Amino acid sequence: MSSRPLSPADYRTLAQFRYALRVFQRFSEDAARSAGVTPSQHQLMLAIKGWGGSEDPAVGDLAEVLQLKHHSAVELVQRAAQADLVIASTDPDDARRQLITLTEKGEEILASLSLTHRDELRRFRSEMADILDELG
Amino acid sequence: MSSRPLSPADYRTLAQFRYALRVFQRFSEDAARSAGVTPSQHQLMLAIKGWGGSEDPAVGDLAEVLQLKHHSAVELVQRAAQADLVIASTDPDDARRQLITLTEKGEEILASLSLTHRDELRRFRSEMADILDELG
DNA sequence: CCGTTTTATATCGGGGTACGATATGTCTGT
DNA sequence: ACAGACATATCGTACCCCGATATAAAACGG
Repeated sequence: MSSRPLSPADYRTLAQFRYALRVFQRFSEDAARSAGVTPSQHQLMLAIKGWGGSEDPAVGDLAEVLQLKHHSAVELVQRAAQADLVIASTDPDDARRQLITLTEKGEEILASLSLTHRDELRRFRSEMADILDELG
Repeated sequence: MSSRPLSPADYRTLAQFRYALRVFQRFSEDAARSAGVTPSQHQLMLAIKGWGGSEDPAVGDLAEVLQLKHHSAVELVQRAAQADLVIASTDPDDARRQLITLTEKGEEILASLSLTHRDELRRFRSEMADILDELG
């Protein structure tokens, strides 16, 4: 098993992986801002649209998929609601929970962003595969 | 060519990709902080160690690989130097350039972090492959 | 059912990091 | 040797996340 010490090539591989990641994220952030939303708002909208459950996600659900603290998700949702990207409504089955939905505007912006991202991700995928092959 | 419109499954794939990414980054950030450095400092050290060139990278080189503005890289290097992780020295061939090297302390912390990251990256790699397969 | 505990959301103050605008010093070409 | 390009540095600002704390609703035990 290729385990213990790291060769210069290993460091190089790790560094190249991170570089590819940052270039992708930079692309994504620029795309979001060009579409008139912040990168965080874009991630929020995607998390809602890609939520697997049968009903809309609650704030706490979004905090988990976005890897945020609950109250950070609260702030993010509030800013997005103010920008008319999402709407919160109280869960009829549990008045503590706020269920979050995309507005029409949110849907449109996300659809446009997701199209370019799918293309970019295909490029990113093969690049990543080449780099990570080096890890053994 | 699977192109134009996005299916619900496409959104789900995009969302899962981002989720996997965030979990990895969260792991990495926690690891860095446990090692006593900030996530940014970790990335800086890796960028230096993984730098391909014949001599040490200059501040501007690091800005490029870290996808930062020049002056953001300056600040990052200064904080890292204050924490005794890196040392800057003027390029003998061009007095404008500051070449950045890891200190002994920086080397040790990076080596420890890189070991755990290599393992985690191997897990991450197969997870990513599964998710991105869905993109067609 | 009533009081206690747990869960979910919300508020406030603070900190880290990146950015825009700007300044200074160094090199390069003519 | 001087104009313009380049590399680094400084300063004030903004955004986003977090810790600590608060409020409200549900779940649970006796």
